[in-house]
Amino acid sequence: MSRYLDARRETLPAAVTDLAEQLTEAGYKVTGPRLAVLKAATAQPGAFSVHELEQWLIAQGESPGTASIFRTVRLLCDLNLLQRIHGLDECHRYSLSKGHGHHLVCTNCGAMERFDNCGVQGLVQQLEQHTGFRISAHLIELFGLCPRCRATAA
Amino acid sequence: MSRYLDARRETLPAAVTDLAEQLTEAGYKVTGPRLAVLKAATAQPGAFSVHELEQWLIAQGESPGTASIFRTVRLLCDLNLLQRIHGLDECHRYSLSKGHGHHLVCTNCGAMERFDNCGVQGLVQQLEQHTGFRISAHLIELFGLCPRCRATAA
DNA sequence: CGCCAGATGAGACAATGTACCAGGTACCCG
DNA sequence: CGGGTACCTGGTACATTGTCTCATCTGGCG
Repeated sequence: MSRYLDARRETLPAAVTDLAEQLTEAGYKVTGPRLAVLKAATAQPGAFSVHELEQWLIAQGESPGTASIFRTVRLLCDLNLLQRIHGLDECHRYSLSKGHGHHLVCTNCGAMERFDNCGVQGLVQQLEQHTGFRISAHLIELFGLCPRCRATAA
Repeated sequence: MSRYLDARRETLPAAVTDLAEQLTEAGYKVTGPRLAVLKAATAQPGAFSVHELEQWLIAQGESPGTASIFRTVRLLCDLNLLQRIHGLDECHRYSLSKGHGHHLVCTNCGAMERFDNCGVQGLVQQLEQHTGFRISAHLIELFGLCPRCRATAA
């Protein structure tokens, strides 16, 4: 438990206090800058870049330094509270994560769908037999047009 | 055809002249710096970063500027003669490409296997139905230990 | 409440890549 | 085969995305 967190629990969205508690459980302190980053992350509509996070925080008038934002984002990634998303051109956006998951990203507007069952097990087994590799991780992202962008494009 | 290329065709590996001809066909000039980058790329054992390319060229005593190397690499990517490979941490390595392909990369030594049949069609269809997205591209990379690294690790 | 390990933040630095522009050169064409 | 020109070059400055250092501060614990 964190006294700092308890003192402002009432003023924070549940999503933020939830994440903050996981920080405490992992042995990290709950601090102003970290709460600010959590607030910013939960406030983003979809996946976000660190730059977007910083702009949002500046707009709120409570941006900690760039270094602190990057540090916090990295920490959250290490704890699997954030997930890195890779793009075809633009690498490294981030999204709040709930375990293993992949993303289907609209190349036009950035809308994002998560999917968990990536159906890659068959491929993995087949390749392990074929190549002798022991496969331990995979990176799968899909890209296309979301229904709305398809409609406006037509 | 390129006079410049023809003049030094004898002194170049076939892989380089082959790529250079594809530059010509696409309407680009064959120049010294571009040939140097092609030589460097074909000389790499596996996937490479732009930095590694530049180090190799410097070691050969014929490095064009960093800007030219990046420009050439980007051009080759645009022409699908090079393929960008995405990693979990380190993004953006490059490899000579032959069409659509994915990679199985050793997280320990960087060894790489290409595979073409990624068996993702079923997943794509299923997700298109489910989400209404029109899926046009995908990013799939697998990571693990190659046979040699598994042996030395054991 | 006071101590202190851990967190902060300003700024330097690093890696990767793009923009600009004066000067150079491969290629087309006659 | 040589000239004109569109394209290419390379050096430098700059942009983006991070990381590192270090003096200072603060949340958590006793």
